[in-house]
Amino acid sequence: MEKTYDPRSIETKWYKIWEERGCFAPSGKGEPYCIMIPPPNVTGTLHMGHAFQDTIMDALIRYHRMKGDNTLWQPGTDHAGIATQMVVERQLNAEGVSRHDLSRDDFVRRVWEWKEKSGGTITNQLRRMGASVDWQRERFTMDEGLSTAVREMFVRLHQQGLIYRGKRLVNWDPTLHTAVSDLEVENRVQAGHIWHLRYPFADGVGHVTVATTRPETMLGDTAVAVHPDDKRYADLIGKEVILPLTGRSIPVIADEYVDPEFGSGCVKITPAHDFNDYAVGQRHALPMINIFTIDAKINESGPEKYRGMDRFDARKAVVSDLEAQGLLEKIESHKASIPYGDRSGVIIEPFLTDQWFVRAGPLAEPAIEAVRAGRIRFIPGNWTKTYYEWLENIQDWCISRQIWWGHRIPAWYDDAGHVYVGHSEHEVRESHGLGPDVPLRQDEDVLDTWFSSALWPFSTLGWPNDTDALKTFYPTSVLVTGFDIIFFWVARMIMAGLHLMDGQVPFHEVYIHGLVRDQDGNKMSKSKGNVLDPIDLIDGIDLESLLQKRTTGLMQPHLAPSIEKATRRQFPDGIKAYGTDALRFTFAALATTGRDIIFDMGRIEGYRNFCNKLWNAARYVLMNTEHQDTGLNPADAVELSLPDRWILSRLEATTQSLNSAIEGYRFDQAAQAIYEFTWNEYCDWYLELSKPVLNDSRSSDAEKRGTRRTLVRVLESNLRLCHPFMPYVTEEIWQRIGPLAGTAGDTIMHQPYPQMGETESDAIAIAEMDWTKNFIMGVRRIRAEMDISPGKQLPLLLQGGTDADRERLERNRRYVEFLARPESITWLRDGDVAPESATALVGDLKILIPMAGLIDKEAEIVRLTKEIGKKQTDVDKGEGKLANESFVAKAPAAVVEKERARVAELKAAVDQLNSQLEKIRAL
RNA sequence: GGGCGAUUAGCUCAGUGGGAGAGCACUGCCUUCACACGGCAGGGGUCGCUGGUUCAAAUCCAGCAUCGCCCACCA
Repeated sequence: MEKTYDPRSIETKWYKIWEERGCFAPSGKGEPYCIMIPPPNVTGTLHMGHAFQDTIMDALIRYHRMKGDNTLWQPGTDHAGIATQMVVERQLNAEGVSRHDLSRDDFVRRVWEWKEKSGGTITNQLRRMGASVDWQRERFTMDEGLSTAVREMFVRLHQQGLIYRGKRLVNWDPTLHTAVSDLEVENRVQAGHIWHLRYPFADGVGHVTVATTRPETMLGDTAVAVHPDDKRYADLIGKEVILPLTGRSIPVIADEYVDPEFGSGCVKITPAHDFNDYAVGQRHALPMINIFTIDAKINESGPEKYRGMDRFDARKAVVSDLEAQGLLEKIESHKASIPYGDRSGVIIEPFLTDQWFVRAGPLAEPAIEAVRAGRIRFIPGNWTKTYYEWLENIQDWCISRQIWWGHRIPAWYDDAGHVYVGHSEHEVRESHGLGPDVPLRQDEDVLDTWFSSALWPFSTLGWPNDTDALKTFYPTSVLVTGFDIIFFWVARMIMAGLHLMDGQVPFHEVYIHGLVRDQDGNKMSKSKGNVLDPIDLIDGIDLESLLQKRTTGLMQPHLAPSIEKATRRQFPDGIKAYGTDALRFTFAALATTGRDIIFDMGRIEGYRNFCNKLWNAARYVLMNTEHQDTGLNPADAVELSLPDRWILSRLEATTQSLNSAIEGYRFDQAAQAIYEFTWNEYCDWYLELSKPVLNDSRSSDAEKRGTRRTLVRVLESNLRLCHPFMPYVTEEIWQRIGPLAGTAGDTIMHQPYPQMGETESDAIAIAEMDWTKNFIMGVRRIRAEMDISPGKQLPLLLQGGTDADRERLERNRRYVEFLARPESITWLRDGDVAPESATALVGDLKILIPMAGLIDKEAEIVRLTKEIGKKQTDVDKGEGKLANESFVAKAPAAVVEKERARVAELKAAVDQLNSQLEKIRAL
């Protein structure tokens, strides 16, 4: 093995082997365990959120696979309608063409081409992450099977009256020229204005003043509303006002929607351009005048002067014209929330159009019930509140989109405007008796991307066919996803799953993880120039390439210099190659329940070092065990040393921690348990303690065999424990170590995950090992604090202590001699006078190191005083507690007893140290 | 307006009723035959604030402050 761990050389090698050998496919045996990957955009690239999510899923998948479950991780990608269409349109624009210059078919063909070309990027990046998905089963939301599922769902829901078509006010994107759902609208609070406008009465006397944030929409007003109980305006109700600039006469109506306290208490009503006004308009049967084109320019319903004007130009024109006529009373500053399209970034316009909708209410009820009844569990649990709140107030879902890339709506129209819904035109003609002479045209619209995503847990398994996969893996085990798509996706999968799969939930658990943020807690985004590419953390990247990546293709190119500056400051030497395992381990360690994670470069560096530590531990083990007797022959006697028994006990405890941490989705705790065991116990103590056994010619063969066997066995088990988090380095090492432990196989992936009870927990060994460690640490502390070089051999004098201490020392003398490096160890007898010494305590046992020529008197006084001070503080606290009668009377006996014992022990130590201090002072 | 969450060492975070913890960073010593991506030792925190419950509060309750996120039609 190389001296330094080099991830690059092992990662691609192993992934290829695993994939080629079909290691990722379900075994067909055991309990089914299934995770559906949240399908990334097929044309997308891997970002930190994916990498985080994939790490968690892969850890769960590998853990369950090793546990012997019939494990499926279902991969696939999403066609991501609007997002993908936008990308291709941008490419066309760069060529100077618009999609409207192409036919629809040509455009869609072009998108498919782009999909074929770029579709491998994200799946290959997924491979770099080590994701053990079953590629044989890979699906795409627009492939044939899934499209069939989409049509099936549409037809069924339509038959059941749960999908309908109608003219409604929807969120309209004026640049994309499509409706979007409520969820795709992002409200941003912005500073703006309120304009107070005067509408003159038709009878020629006076005016009412209305307040609005959208003066241009006044061209489509069809009423003015006041509150029915507002005494100020009671006599106005029923009167007519003249709508300025248009000359139209519109009524003053009464509606409870109006808040008399706000503004003037009079509201202009524009039913075709405001959601509230729409509702008022419906209640009062007001005309709905649409004044916008699909580009949000004034259409022919507006006065001639404004036609063709963009909505913002129209606003200026309307305001200045009203002002000229003395109809602008005042302008106030105002903060309002403005709706933006989450994809296009432009202001969304409420717009009256024909659209398809899903009646969400009836689907929401069972979805709420399933979570309430505990059939689906959210982790962490507080997300249920968010989930309930949304579903309890759910609005009908607008599912039609006026774009070209997506599942075409399976509805056909005849010339008379009748609509027929079916799986195909053929089926529609047959079932409705429409001959070939009847012209039918299919609805031009496509479905919201999330419509097909909602079916993902069962469409990927073959639904609507009753496949074996569907029977085996549905309901799936757990969904791993971010909170940002609980509404978009999670809730809709639950609704669709319960409805179409006979009331069966799509997954039993939902693990919600946080967002990955940059080192300052900011969201990573291209425009902020703070994006980290997981692949760059794996492979490393030089500064120039990183700058290039971060500053090209910016929406706002003027930000480039500041991005460059910040990048140069943070990564003066670019980014080092940390490898997949280190990246994955970092994500696991940061995956605490339900909060965002701040990605810290220090962490990944630390965990890369951890990989190196594991690597070098393996090197040491191999050097001492390869081609040697590791106790595989059961006929040979094997004797386990104290450190052997101790590390096996610690392994057992670690195994227990890991199993329960993973079962409880506490990947941070799992990572910590692995780290501590490997580094602080196995490497820092056990490997060191194996040296005196293996290198001592006095050790028996049985002892050496026992130690070699324990070295390889514990490492081998530890590799299996670590494998779900660090698949590559563990596989690479395991291939060498496995045979020495007698557990060879094709791959560590298919080895059993260590289970509790496989090794014995030996409390006596743990206690004795603690004693030994304390002894060694006591000597080390004196050395370090007295500036005695670690190599310098010291005479040790032992005083006090029990027979047990004597026995322990004799049993473990070789460890003490190896790690504490004494020149000699001498027990003082009662009455012996100790020379001036520095002191360490191991319980009642006093370790003395004579100061002659080595230790400065003043330094030892300082050291002892500090030590006593610390302990005395604890004694005082504890004695205070015990002096409190209420404590002694009311606290559980065990707690009181523990406190007594602790104080007694501390006190004894303080006394010992004090007498030592006195002795030294007296010198 | 409603909901959720955060506030613990310089930084990133664990800890949810009984002795304040980890990693990184920092200090000192050490080129010891697995590893300097290392070893040994060490320094560092009135656990946001105020009250309450309790024998006992970082931990439970109430209030406050600051920061974040989500939802909501007040023109």
